[in-house]
Amino acid sequence: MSTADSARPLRADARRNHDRLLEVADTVFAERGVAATSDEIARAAGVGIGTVFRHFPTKEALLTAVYQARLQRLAGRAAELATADDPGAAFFDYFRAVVEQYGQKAAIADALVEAGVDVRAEAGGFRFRDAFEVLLRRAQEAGAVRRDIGVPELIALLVGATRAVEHADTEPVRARTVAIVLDGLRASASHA
Amino acid sequence: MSTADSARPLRADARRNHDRLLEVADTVFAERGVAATSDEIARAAGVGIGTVFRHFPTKEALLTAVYQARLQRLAGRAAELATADDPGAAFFDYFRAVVEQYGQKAAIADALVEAGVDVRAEAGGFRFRDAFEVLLRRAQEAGAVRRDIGVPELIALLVGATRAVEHADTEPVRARTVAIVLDGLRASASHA
Amino acid sequence: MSTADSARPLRADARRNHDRLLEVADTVFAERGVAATSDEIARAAGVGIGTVFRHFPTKEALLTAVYQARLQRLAGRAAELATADDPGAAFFDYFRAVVEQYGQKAAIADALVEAGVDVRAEAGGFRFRDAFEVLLRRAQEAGAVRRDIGVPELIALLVGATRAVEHADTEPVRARTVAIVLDGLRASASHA
Amino acid sequence: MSTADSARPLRADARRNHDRLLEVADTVFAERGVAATSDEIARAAGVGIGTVFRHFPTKEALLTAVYQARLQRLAGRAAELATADDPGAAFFDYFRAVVEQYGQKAAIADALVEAGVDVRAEAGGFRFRDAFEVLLRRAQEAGAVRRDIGVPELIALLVGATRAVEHADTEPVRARTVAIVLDGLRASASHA
DNA sequence: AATGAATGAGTTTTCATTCAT
DNA sequence: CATGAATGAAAACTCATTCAT
Repeated sequence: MSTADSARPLRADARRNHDRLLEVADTVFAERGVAATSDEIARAAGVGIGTVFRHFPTKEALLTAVYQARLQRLAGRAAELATADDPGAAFFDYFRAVVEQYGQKAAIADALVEAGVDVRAEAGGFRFRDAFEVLLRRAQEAGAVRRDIGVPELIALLVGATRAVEHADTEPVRARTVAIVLDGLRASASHA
Repeated sequence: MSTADSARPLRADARRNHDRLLEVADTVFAERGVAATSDEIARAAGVGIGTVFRHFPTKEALLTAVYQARLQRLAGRAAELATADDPGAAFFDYFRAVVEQYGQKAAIADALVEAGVDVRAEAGGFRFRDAFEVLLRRAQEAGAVRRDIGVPELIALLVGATRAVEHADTEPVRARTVAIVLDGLRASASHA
Repeated sequence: MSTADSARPLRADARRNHDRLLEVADTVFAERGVAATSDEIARAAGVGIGTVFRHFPTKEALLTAVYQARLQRLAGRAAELATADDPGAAFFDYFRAVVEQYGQKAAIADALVEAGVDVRAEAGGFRFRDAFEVLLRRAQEAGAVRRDIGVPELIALLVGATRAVEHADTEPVRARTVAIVLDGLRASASHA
Repeated sequence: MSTADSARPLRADARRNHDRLLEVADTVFAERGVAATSDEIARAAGVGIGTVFRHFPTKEALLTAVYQARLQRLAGRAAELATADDPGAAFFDYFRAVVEQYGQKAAIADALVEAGVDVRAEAGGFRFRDAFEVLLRRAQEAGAVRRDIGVPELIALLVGATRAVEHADTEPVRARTVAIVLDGLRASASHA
């Protein structure tokens, strides 16, 4: 059930620390921005700073790990929806859910981009990408989503929508903003 | 004709440096991210570090100035399009132009948000917002853009689209991504 | 037996560094003035600059700590003399000893005053003040010191005498200067 | 009537600026401490920073000039009292007046000492020293002041008393503090 | 002569990373 | 393995001094 899939057999307490750090870092980065110091995270997790660096050799590694864990969680949810009865609804619900979950939080992806990490190439990402692709293809086949786009456009839009929602300050505005993007994704006469 | 309209009567050389710094900072922030150091900017502008701080007392001040200059340029362009013959085309062209101009560059707005500055309230912002509103209203009256949205949604989408485009790595993907957002904005049967 | 009595349970090496820094800073400030840089102190103590700031989060904090340590040492000496057989001699010896110890060194107190710290209110100061008061009261009761003064006047005179001695450049001048102040403090017909 | 006695024939406006700067600097140093920036002084004097440096080639030169002007003013007052009827009263009044005038202000002398300037050797100082010596000798001859001291002790005490008064926070304490020093200076049985 | 813009060395402070305990 | 102290390379910012206007 742990995030790591490296084949290293960790001591129970070490693995517990690893997972705990990931969780805490996710929260701290979300709440205080990616500029949060490693010390802050260590303190929040109740461990020494040395422990943080033992598990994640650089701050960037921690950031990447947090991001991958997020993607993995998203992938899990996508997998659940992959066999839904209404592929169109499944797709749109999923898009909306992702945006809602991350729309208010700090943009981890940005930090990684800034840091020069190509998020799209990250290992954990493939699973996410694959799961998302299934949803997309099924929705397209069902005629719910326009056929002229693929996963790359979708990812870009997801990131963009998340960003857009961050910049909207009232709930109705947020709702309408997402609605526009979703409408743009729907199949219509002009690009069925 | 210079960017700054603050009422400071500067010496010719000072104003030249001021404007030059703004330009250079815009480029450097765009190319190397907002984490670029003030030293870097000073060097790029060919002035001493002290000069940077004489003109912009903090780094945040410099960032804000750059951002406002951008907004002002955008507002200027919007004003030009305000009387175009085809309001719908004017609106969509403008949206696309803005995204294209900033789509590849670093997100200055993000940095300001992180730093706690409310970008939306910045002086320069109003002009931009007003100019943009004219374009929107005319396009809506011409039946080219859906009527259930206002400037807030538009700004959010603009930020989001800029972001999305940054995450798309090939030109066709970028084009399709923006097209989706624009399609979402069009007036259609469901939300005329 | 260390100078610090704050209740922080430090690691042995940390406490050693803390104490060492305090000692070194005392010397450096005394020798090169309070304008000595933190770097200088770090170098003199053989530690990295970061270590200085880990122990004393600002330069002012370091200055305050040094000053308090001095007061504490003075308070300790006063306590020793509090039960001396000859209260008058104890008082005058003490005054002289303090002036001699600090008369040639840089004025830490001044720096703090400049920096806006109210030295008189510092925790360490009370102990010093209390200890000094005992010496004074006993000397007054023994008829050795005039009765129309209290600790406030005494502190002021101590600071002043220290300062005066700094401005006297030969030993005989220094001795006579202090003697005058002490004579002024003695009980005499006019203000017994 | 101007402070400068260098034989340079200055243009009227230049001399005016010179004198004005001296006055303003005296006030600013007194009010904001010797750490006041040269810019601050220029602004307070209503001149450009360049003008400050034209008249006083370094900040230290300005500080020295301010200090000398002060000494000169003190010397002038001493000269006036040199022929007073009651030499004892003249001496004590003078001492008290000096302390009262400078007792609350920032310690210019300290700054100079810190900066490595030997205040006692300054040109302007001699006049002050001489004038003060006359007062002292006359008071000693009149039997009002103890005979075992000279000008060096007096200067030291003056500096010290000034300092002491700065550290006393209520008027009565200040008065008593000075009284003690003056009492120490009086002729008495033990050191007539 | 006066002005004030430019300079850049110097200072404080932060924080990712290392390493002794 | 965990800990947290030490490290030191940045980075932002200040200010005495110089020099073009």
